[in-house]
Amino acid sequence: MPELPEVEVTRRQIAPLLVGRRVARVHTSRPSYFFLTPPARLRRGLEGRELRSLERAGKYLLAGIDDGSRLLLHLGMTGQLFASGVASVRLLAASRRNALAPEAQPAFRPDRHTHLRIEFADTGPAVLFRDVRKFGKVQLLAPGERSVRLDKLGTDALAISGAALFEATRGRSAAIKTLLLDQAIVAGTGNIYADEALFLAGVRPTRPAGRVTRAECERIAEALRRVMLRSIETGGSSISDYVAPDGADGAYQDERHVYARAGEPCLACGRRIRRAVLGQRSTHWCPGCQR
DNA sequence: ACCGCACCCTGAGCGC
DNA sequence: TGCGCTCAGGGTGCGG
Repeated sequence: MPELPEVEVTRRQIAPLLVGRRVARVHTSRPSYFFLTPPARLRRGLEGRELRSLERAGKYLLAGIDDGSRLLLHLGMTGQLFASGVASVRLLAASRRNALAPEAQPAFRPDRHTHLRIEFADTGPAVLFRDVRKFGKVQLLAPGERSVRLDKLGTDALAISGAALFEATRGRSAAIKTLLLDQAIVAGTGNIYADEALFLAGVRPTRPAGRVTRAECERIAEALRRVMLRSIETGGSSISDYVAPDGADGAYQDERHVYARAGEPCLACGRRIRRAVLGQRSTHWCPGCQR
């Protein structure tokens, strides 16, 4: 679900709810591969500690803790990180949503998909992590402990240069889109923004990466930065699950050119947007605008 | 090293 | 109503 823009919007909103606050109690769901650190150890490591910072690396969030340890979070496909007391229909199952009056926004109550709840020593709101599919991750890194996941990340998508992208794609036969999704090359890119950036750059996602020119790599790098900065401005994309920590929807889905628009006319040339599956991921492009 | 694919999990929405 | 199918902003790990 969340790509760089959604993770960055989440970071900006959730940081004031974490930084400078002391953890009183941590509640978790049952052990599962969602917890890279077992829940019991996670609770012991967090309770009584003060959170000092919150940074983003690719699609990861990393909270600094006063004893030098760090809390690593990943939202996976359906992860939602938000403050207790917020209201959003996106936090409810569709069956419950549909039973509500259109404008009803009941305050969230922890459910079976709420895997982490952090309560603080002050009277302010708790922070909750909900994740239906459990592709998200929580890990407590001991002081000085390295994370193989973070170590593997390539250049952040907001900072990638055309030259670096050109270099990384030489000799590669895989589709250019597949390489944009490789977090070791461009950290933070996901399915929506890869498709959108390739549309803006005029490059077909299926093109073998090694045959993308230097000028096109420049355009792709610029387009990635542009779509992601614009999405951050609009609060991210809320297509099915994504909700900001304050319960608000993003609006970038209204500015999509190709993603999830298969069969609809291209906004630039009118040709029908095409869809194919590439590396198990749904891929969208305009046959007129992208070569 | 690289590439494509199976898999992890839960739910929504569709056709029948 | 229910069944079976496909699809979904994620990443890892395997065999070829």
